[in-house]
Amino acid sequence: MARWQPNASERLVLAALELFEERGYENTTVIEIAERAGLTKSTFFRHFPDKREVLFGGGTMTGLLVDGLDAAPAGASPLETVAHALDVIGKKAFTPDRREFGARRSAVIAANPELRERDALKQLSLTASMVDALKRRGVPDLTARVAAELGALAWKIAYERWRDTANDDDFGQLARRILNDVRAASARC
Amino acid sequence: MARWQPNASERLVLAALELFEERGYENTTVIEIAERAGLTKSTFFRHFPDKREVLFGGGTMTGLLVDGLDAAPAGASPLETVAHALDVIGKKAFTPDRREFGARRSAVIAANPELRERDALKQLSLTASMVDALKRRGVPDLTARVAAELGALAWKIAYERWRDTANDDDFGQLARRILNDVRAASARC
DNA sequence: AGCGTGATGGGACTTGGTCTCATCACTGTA
DNA sequence: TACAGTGATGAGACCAAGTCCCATCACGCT
Repeated sequence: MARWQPNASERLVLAALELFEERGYENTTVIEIAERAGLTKSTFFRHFPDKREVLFGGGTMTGLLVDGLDAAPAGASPLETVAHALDVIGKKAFTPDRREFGARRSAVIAANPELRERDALKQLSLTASMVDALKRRGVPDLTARVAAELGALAWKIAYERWRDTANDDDFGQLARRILNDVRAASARC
Repeated sequence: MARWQPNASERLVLAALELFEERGYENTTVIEIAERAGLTKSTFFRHFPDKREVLFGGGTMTGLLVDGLDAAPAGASPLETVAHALDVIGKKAFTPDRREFGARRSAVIAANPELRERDALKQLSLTASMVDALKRRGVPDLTARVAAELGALAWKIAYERWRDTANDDDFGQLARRILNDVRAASARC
């Protein structure tokens, strides 16, 4: 019998998600999560810096976003650049097999203030990364900030819709449509 | 000798701000904050739900914002409505005598991840309040969300500038100018 | 078989945060 | 002046998050 089962992180994530669904985030201790995953508290904190982060791990999102922005065609407008990045992210991170997990995760986050707070921080830091990447492409500061905010909004809406609908809509196309709507709406402000 | 000095909350806020400046947020315990304010840990948590909140108290901001939005002239466009609200907030919350405190507070927040996280949550919930208030005025959903994001961005930029400049610029006028810039920038996206 | 590496277990420790009960200051009333 | 009620505070037990250090075990390599 192997002492080290594989995929310790994934097991911790799944155990945490289940327990949060069953009794709620604040009625679940880190020790309980670890035990359900066949591990201990020490090991939990070796995989995640804190209890909240178990639902926000990976952190690869920022990398994908920045890659997508950097890889956009040179002549693209700021919002076209963002759309390109959302396309890349959609293909690599929002695959259909992750839809159910995303929905369950979102429900748990929505139900708890601490998790919503962490979510807010992630959103903000993603927006900040977008601003930096756009500025690196030569987009002036204020334009970059506006484009990043609009892009982040489109992302958020697209994610909500992708997560809540059963059909296999491609996230990239969804985001593109919504980004167009957002652009149109910004003209009516 | 009175046992109850007045302004317990204010004393706690000031003590916390000083200690965070001196040794940093994470090297300061709640007990130390309370002691400097001549109080105890129990009393601290009676005034603030947690350690972070000592720098985010009041919470009157949301109320002022919503009031300002509701009080805007009926025919105003979404962004004009937001500008009106920023005017109201500027007059009531961003008075010159609060500038120094705001600057010190911002520096402390910027230096600590936990505080930045709380700040992110506050920003997000303010934006959500704006969306609700705009929708209550009849603004369609997507337009409201876009206007709120642009307004929040203008607010953030205006606040940074108001806080960092010594001259007594009126916050409302500052925000109005920046909101115009933001609107112009959104057309260039 | 022996060795080094890396992931894990275990437990002590600090601190944030909750809860309960006692205590004190202030107010009004007789 | 005496007394009771109210509200803010103090004191301390208690739990869970998070840190730290050290021992232990599995695995690959020689």
